[in-house]
Amino acid sequence: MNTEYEKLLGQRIRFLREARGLTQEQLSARLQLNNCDITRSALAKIEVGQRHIYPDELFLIRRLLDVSFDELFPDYPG
Amino acid sequence: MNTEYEKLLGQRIRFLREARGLTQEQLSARLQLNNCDITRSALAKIEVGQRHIYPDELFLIRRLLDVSFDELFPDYPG
DNA sequence: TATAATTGCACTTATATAAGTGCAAAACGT
DNA sequence: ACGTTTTGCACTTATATAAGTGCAATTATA
Repeated sequence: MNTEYEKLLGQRIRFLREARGLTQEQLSARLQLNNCDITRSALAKIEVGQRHIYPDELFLIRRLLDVSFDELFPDYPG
Repeated sequence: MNTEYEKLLGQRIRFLREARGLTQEQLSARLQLNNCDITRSALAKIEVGQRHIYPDELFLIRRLLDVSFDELFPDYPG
């Protein structure tokens, strides 16, 4: 079961992706070029918080979107 | 299946935990006080890379261990 | 060295999960 | 308004996963 926090993360990813003018298809393609098998379907789910995202994936996305930790990660609640 | 990167992450977690003189039991107890159900068993597995760690968990651990992103997260390879 | 504390691991089982697919809906551009 | 692109979602199924348990092994402490 997915958490609120991951939904927030998904929203940030989407926001940053769109800010760069990338479609889900395009970003997922770039991920796959980096040996990360996030398909368009998977990315869609991640963005709406319906699929877990793993550390590798998260940090690769951070790199591809070229953002700092602080920009990508909402503060952990509490 | 678990990745090399998550093994690295586990090692960092262990290192930082021990540096603070905490046992797996103690750290897992603190996690649970923060509504994170990582048992001793789960933490043991995370540290040796036999269980996935999710963003919530990762960032909570970061907070409990009181470290920066850079201290906790090895650079994503590549 | 004896005792206690801590951690690793193998095993099992119920459950969660990811992935794919196809289509509907929404957004976009002309 | 129309066609096109993009995204959401429901559904299915095979697979991965987490959790627990108990004990062995390792490490610490007296």
